[in-house]
Amino acid sequence: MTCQELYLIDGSAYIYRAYHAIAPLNNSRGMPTHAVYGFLTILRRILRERQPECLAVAFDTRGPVFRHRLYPQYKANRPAMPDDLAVQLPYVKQAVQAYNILTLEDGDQEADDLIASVVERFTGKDCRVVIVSGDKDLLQLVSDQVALWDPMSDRSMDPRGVQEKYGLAPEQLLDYFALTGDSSDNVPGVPGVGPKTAARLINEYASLEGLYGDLGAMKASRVRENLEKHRSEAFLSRDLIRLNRGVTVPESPEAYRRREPDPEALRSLLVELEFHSLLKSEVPAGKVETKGFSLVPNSTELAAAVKKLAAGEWLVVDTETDSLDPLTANLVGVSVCAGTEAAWYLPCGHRDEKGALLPDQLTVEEIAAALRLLLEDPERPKIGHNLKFDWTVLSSKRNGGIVMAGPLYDTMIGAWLLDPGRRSYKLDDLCLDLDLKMTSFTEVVGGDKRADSFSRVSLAAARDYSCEDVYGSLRLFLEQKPALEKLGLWSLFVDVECRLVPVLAAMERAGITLNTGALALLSKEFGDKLTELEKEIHRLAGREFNINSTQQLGELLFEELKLPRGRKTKTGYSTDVKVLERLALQHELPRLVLSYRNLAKLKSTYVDKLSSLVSRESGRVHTSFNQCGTATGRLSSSNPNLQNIPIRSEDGQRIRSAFVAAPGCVLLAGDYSQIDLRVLAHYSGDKALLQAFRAGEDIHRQTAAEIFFVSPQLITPEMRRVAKTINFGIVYGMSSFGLAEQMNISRKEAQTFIDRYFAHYQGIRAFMGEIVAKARQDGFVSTLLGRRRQLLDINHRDRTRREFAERMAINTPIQGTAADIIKLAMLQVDRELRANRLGGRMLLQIHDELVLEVPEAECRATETLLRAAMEKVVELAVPLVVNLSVGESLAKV
DNA sequence: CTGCGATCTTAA
DNA sequence: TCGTTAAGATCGCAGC
Repeated sequence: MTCQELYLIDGSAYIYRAYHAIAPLNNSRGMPTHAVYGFLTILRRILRERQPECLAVAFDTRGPVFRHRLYPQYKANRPAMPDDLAVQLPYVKQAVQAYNILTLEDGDQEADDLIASVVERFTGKDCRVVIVSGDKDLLQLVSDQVALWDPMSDRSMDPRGVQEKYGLAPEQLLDYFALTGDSSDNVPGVPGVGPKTAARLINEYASLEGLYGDLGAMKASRVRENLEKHRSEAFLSRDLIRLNRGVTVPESPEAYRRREPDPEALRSLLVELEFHSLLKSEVPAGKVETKGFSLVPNSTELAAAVKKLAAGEWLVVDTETDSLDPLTANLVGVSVCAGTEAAWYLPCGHRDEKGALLPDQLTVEEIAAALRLLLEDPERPKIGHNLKFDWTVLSSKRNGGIVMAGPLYDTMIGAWLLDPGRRSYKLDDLCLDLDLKMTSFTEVVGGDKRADSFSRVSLAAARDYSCEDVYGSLRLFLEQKPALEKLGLWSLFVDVECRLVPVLAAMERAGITLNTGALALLSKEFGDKLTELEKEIHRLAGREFNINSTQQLGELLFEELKLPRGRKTKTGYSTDVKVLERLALQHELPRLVLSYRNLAKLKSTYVDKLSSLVSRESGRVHTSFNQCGTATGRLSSSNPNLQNIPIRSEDGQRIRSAFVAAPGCVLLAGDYSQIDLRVLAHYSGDKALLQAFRAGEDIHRQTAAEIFFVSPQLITPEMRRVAKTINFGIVYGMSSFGLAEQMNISRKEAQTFIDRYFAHYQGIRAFMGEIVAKARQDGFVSTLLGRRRQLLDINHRDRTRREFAERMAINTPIQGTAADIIKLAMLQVDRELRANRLGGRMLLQIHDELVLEVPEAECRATETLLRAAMEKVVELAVPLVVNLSVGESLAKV
């Protein structure tokens, strides 16, 4: 057995480079991990790009080596290894072992010596060696069979490369470096002899011996003087730089041969380091064992399964449908389990290509009858992933009309509370962290892109796929429960977030009526105006171009029309509102572009999109409220987003007018007045802010009085506007730069306002300092109900990243607490509407506002209820104040 | 054709 | 470098 190509990796060098090249990163227990991450990135790259047949990684020893005995000052100029790097070393070595790669280490040698010794063993044996390093000391090993490759710069060195770079053969480099020395290793060399001189000397005299043998003949010069004076340093330097080729290293090529990684070792390491993406790509997760999964083809077996399920402590459920829209979806099957040993799939809607039902299935009625008692049992907890979907599907009359009750444990929400910054909360992705590889939906439907593709999946495949989901969800739950309890998140999870699931499901189902006739008129009107604007803009430009393209617009404005350019963006000129508004003062075209953009946005995003989303069945639009869409705890809304319907402009109001109450009803809106600032008052305990809210003052007017030094009666609308901007900016951690930018004032003026603001609200400044300090210590911030958000960058050495995390530390507790409060209010409103048998229902939540649709006759009663529920839901250091409004459309509320 | 980043705008 | 949290339209490029 031979080895044709051997890769020798200079491990220690790449640990250092990774440490310095990569931004600090910690796992959730605060252990620094970035050097390991960077090292693994490089290692994986070597494995992927070069696919080495044989390889080894060499590490330095941490103690002194033989060179220190030769020369105590060797590497004495090196600062000690930083602590946050030292703790990562064992993990790097563990990783190399997990990859089953040979590790070379020796208590008295450096990595370079080990590499040199392996090279010595294997050259002349028909083996090509590639040394993976960026260190020039290793160039002395380069030969016809030995190359040096640095994957970071992707540069290779062979003897020709050495010749080009140094003008010398690789064998001569040792003597060359003996003269130049190496400042990074504190190797002295000969003073006054730099690269140029050294190369000339070695070329002329071939070696140190040659040089010193002939020194007497050299004509007198500063160089000669130095050479004479530092003779011993020159030879010492050579001894220091010369790599030791005699270390004992494994001789058999077999020891170096690449083997498959050890998946268990790699997995536990990557889990500990929390390298989730690597975990996914490097460790083939185990397939879920499917032997406990059964199909339930008839009512006899259904009864048997239900009996077993009923004995369980909880019920895990997942529905399969023919649509992603739960409001219109038909049930295709249901999977259920009560433990990790067994799961059942209850098929009811699988069809062949012609649309005929397959045999050996249940009917929807049979499933509903069998599961109703379990699912509606208020004592039996239900576990599932994204239960809002299943809740909505099952509650449809067409699917049995089951109203799931009892404590809900939604593992999507659990995962979100544990890590609200995660990108994906998909079941498959979460399960990968548990080493569970799920069959993907695409796999199971075999590329069928039709919306109802699942109904054509075979029963056996559907069984495995669907049972996997309940199994995976249960496994997740079993992991999450202790974690949530440990972090004090359990009550928030069960009593708030999961209880909100049916409330949100009901809001989505309710939808809101749109006056489509009015929207059609608006569409026509906006369309006509856009056509006119487009013509006029092209006329002014002197040519046609795509107004929607910022790139083309930038070229026109700043290159052809030579208008003064403002900010730059990554890819060109900025053409945003601020820039165009400034240009509008001196040119007609940018002004028209602003109008064009405005109308185009309203037309495409709101008027046309909304009309297309009106349900045929209900005549209303049904948004989706995403419960896991934000890192702060807010909800988000999509398809359509009903949380950003225009409100400020007149055209925006016209769009709002199209959102109307059902016949016989009115829309009732309750919005929290200044909830963010009230939360800030509560947390900061700032005397002035507390006083202002307790006295029921207009906070922006009050603030204006303080920063302009005038009495509140004399505040002009303009002054109030300035104060309002500052009040909002404070909550976001805005700087003088940001304020100046926003308000078109100088930075100095902005700073004056901020200084006066903090002089008056001293408690706010103190609060901001404290919350950032606490975040630095804990690595996370939390809200009133204990919701947490990790801030990994809070101690980052890159200022931009650190300051961004600091602003999150200030904003998240405020925004998140406001979200906590309105969620509690929603639960309260929902409970009380039921308890009082009122016909009103919640339709929308817009962060600090709830919109209800209420029968006209119940308006007054519901107003009272809504105000009380929202204002009394928590007690803060300042009163919560709710403004109510009633109208037939969203424009009026 | 699809996916993705960048830019811009809407809301709280 | 400089203001938090979202969703969505559109452009334009990269990769299939």
